[in-house]
Amino acid sequence: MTTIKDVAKLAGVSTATVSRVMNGTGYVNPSTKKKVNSAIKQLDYRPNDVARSLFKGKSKMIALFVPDIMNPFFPELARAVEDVTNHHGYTFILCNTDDEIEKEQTYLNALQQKSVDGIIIVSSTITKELISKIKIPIIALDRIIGANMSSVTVNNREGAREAVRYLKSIGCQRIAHICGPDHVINTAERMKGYLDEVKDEDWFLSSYIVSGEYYFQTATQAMKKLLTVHPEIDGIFVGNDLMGVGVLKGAKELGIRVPDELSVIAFDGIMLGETTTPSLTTMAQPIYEIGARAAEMLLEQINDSKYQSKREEFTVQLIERQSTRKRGESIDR
Amino acid sequence: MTTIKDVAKLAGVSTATVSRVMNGTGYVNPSTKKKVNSAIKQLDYRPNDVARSLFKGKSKMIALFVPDIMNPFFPELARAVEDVTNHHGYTFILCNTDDEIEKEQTYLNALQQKSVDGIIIVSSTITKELISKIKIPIIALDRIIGANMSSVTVNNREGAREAVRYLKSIGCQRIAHICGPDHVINTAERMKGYLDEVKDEDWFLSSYIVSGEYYFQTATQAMKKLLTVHPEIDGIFVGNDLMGVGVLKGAKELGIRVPDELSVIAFDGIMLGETTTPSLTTMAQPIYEIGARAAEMLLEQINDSKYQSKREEFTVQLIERQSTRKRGESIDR
DNA sequence: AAATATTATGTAACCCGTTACATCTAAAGC
DNA sequence: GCTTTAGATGTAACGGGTTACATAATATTT
Repeated sequence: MTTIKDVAKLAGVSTATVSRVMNGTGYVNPSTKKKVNSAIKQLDYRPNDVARSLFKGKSKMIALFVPDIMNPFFPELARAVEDVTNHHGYTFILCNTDDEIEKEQTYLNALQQKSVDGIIIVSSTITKELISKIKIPIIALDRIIGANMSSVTVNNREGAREAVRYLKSIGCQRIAHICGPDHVINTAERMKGYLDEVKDEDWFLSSYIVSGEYYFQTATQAMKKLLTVHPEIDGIFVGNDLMGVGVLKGAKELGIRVPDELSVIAFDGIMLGETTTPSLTTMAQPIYEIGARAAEMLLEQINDSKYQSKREEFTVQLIERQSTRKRGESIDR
Repeated sequence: MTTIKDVAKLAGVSTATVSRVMNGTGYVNPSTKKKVNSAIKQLDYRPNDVARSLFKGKSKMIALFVPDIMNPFFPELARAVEDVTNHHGYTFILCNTDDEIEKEQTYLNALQQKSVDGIIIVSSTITKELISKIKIPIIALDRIIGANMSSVTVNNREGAREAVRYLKSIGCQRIAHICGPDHVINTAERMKGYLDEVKDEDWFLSSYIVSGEYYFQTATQAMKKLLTVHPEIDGIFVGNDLMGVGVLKGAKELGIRVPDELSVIAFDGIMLGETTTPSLTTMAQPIYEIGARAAEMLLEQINDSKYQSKREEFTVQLIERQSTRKRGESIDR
């Protein structure tokens, strides 16, 4: 490995001068600069980032915590974060936490020891206490963690309300909800939105809410059980798209026609929902945008010493596809 | 940040002794060890990995290059690599290359400057020349790059043959192929396998091969055009699952019943293929396993100075789902 | 008891950049 | 012509670990 010393020797200057040329700092005579640059080129010299990091205490690396990259919601988020940070010269570290606090703890320690410059966290388990010990800039993504920590989220509750109102608007009379697992904060928010719209309906039953645990298969099972017990259900608001396609599968297996007999609307707007037939109507999050925005906020926080934490909330948007009846179409039973 | 000096001072020893205790190297008196460990605990000291890396020239980080993590084939691969390497104390860096050689070049430089210990590469564009300049251990995954570079792949050609033979065995008379983009090596291999089985059939036409570019929508379009021109086609071998579900979508849109009128088999075995109705019959790669194996091989190569490069090929496995007729069932037209 | 081996610990160089500080030259100001 | 200032460059400390080498204290061998 060629070092700055080799360059200095070849150019006939000190390492300090080479460093100045590379970083564009301090005074350097144009002719000297030329000599140094040609030496750099000649040796194909590239500075050792580790040495730099050691001195600066910064590594030009950022990390993203996700529960599991195999969950189809996260790749797009990861891509967005990587794009933005890579564009600014940062290296992107991915950590699958499985929402286990021990893993999160371990990752936090490791990253801190590596002088990682910032972390974006999607987590339902991590606590403010765990994070408060860390001096690294952190942004909460998709879920709010602490009171004074920056976050980028979507209006889950209002989005859920909108979804349910949409089902009503196309004529659904009995609307059920397949929710996510308890420990995920979104689950509660989306359920609240659902309840906002249905709790005062005379037909509403608490047994209209069942959990699909954010899994495809679990959602299929839950849906089948639900529709067997409550065949009167003609609309389902599903907590996320992955479960949404699970519900579509369940409907097929039960011989229930979607959207003629049952309308299904989900939440997230991942690509998966476009691949099924019928395709899945959904409340789409601007996934790439929120990931990119979180990355930008993190970079701001890294570079601005007087950065003030902030919360940004994006809005979800209805995408009408084929799993819901069209407004005004007659009900076909 | 507490440093090794703080620990040394508190324990009343030199930094060398602290280092010995931490690393379990050299001689240390048990009572001294106890003092040092208690000082470490008392100060909640964690060594600075950057300083370590600088001295050792190793960073305990590995990287994975994928074209695009949003392609549903890669998250599982990434997860496997992260699991294995994380288990061995490595930090996982993810790089989306978009199969652009400039990006790959940039990443390679950046990673080298960061003393990354090893790289796993999925790429159709990268060249041996580009890599040969790098002294970092590298494993090619899913695709072979250079002659003397370790790789983990699957038997694409034989798997493709098997897929086509399966279509024949269930009674398909006219079998088409929707292939991937030219520049991807797998495309050629899988096409060869297809040709091995059909090129001598009297019904075979070169127009039975069309490209879906590994995109969902492109595959849908390609399939619709194909079946419009060649309505006699009753079986399609599709280059990957993502395009496979695109084909299923296209069939629905054309009103072609799958599997009654058309049998579809794809390649990959990603979860997406389970979510559709009908679910997708496929030649499944052991995705997690090949990712994990590549990671293990990389670690071997990192730790074993006399490591010999090797190639390992996994076999794909037929998963019969609903998009193909069952053997022996009558053809229903 | 002397010679040798083993255990224990410290000193300082090293990894490779960055930058504060010192030094020196040449141009500008008076 | 002398002082001041800007421009140019070098020296060396620093960041925080690791380890070769030196030294010292015990333990073992003969």
